[in-house]
Amino acid sequence: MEAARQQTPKGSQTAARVRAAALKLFARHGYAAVSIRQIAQEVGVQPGALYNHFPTKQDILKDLMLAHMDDLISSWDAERARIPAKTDPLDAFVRFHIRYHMEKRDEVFVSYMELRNLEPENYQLVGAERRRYEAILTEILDQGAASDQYMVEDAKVATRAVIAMLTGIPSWYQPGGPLGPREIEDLYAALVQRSVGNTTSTKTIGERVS
Amino acid sequence: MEAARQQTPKGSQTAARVRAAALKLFARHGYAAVSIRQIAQEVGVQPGALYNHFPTKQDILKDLMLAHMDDLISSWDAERARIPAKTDPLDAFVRFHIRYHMEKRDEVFVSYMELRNLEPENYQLVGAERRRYEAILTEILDQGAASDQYMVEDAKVATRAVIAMLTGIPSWYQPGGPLGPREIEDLYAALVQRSVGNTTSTKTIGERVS
DNA sequence: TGAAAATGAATGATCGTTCATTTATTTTAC
DNA sequence: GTAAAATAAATGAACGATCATTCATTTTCA
Repeated sequence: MEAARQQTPKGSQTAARVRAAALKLFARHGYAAVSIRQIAQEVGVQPGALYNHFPTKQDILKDLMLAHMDDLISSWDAERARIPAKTDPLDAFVRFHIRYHMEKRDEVFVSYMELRNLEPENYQLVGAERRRYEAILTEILDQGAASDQYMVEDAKVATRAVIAMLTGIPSWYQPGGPLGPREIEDLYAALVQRSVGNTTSTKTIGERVS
Repeated sequence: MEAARQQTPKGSQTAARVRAAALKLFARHGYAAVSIRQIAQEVGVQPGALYNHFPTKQDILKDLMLAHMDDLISSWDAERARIPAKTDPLDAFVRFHIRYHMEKRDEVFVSYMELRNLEPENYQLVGAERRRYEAILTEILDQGAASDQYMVEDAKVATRAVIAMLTGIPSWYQPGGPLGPREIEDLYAALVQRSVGNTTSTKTIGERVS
């Protein structure tokens, strides 16, 4: 099974390669601007062959978006199980979110740019997952507010504000730039902690040096 | 000008109606998913007629986006001329940005969703305007940091963070919701002020009541 | 009267999808 | 283990629909 892998593994894997090609093209040009023919060409196959793996173009988009949301949420579940008990949960969440969104640029980009190209039924499905993810942060903020650690007037509004702020990072970050991923993580983590007025922040940042 | 308005003002105004129709449709379905025929139908005219006013479909998009950026920047110029001298400039900017973006939903939405559908030349033009606008906030933050009013490690990063946070509002706000525009404005203004650690914030928000 | 605007029809290209057929691969039977 | 049967995947061509754009002609309006 492992020794003999032909130069062109005709057998299967095609569905996976379609997903990869579609993801790349959707991220670059947008769902509506990408044709089935372009995807097929990127895969190296005839257009009709795609229909052995996906019933419609819309299903490719749905698959990509649902897979991303599932992966995002289960990645957080795995991360949360790993973090020490005394860690500030907001800090952990923010850093996780940034790291994840910088790693999975294309998935993230497609998942929040192509919402309007989802048919109503699929829109519902993705929307539900999205709300599940946002609820994670809202709960963190609510608990922090309840224990007087954070100063949050409206946890739902703060959730959207923080997520919008963080999710915007990949739109301007580029690997060659002056700031590395870790520096960006630190800068945003500090911004968020201050925005919710964390009174027990471990790191005091930027003691003003005149 | 106000008394005689025919049922179908065939005369002119067509270019303006094309812009309005295209804006509405682009915002709803995306540039690539909207056809010239749909725009023409919305205007109530044959497809060919649009070409008396715009050379290509791309030019309609370019017009909309450049007009929006110009209007945004000149609206801020007008606003700035109006605000009292002792007003905190960051607070003024944030409130202006929120108000403007909630009013001009469609223009804003199109202008940051359709960037990738601009041909390179037009992308450059819009990108330049965008940087001009961001520079306004960066300068405010720089000056605040220089006078020790704000705590900002990196003004450019903070600019992007704040703008992403604010620009996300229209994507979840809907007029019938539990929060009015003014309340949202206040909540976000507070979030931003705390995020840059404003030490001289006029309003202290949400004294925790147990 | 003359210029601008709109029509209606047409252009060639490309769209998502289908389908009969061929080619690979896997399963079954001996 | 090998031949036959069943299944899966890919091809290549075609479907009707729709795309952005053009243009000769007619209508509208100053």
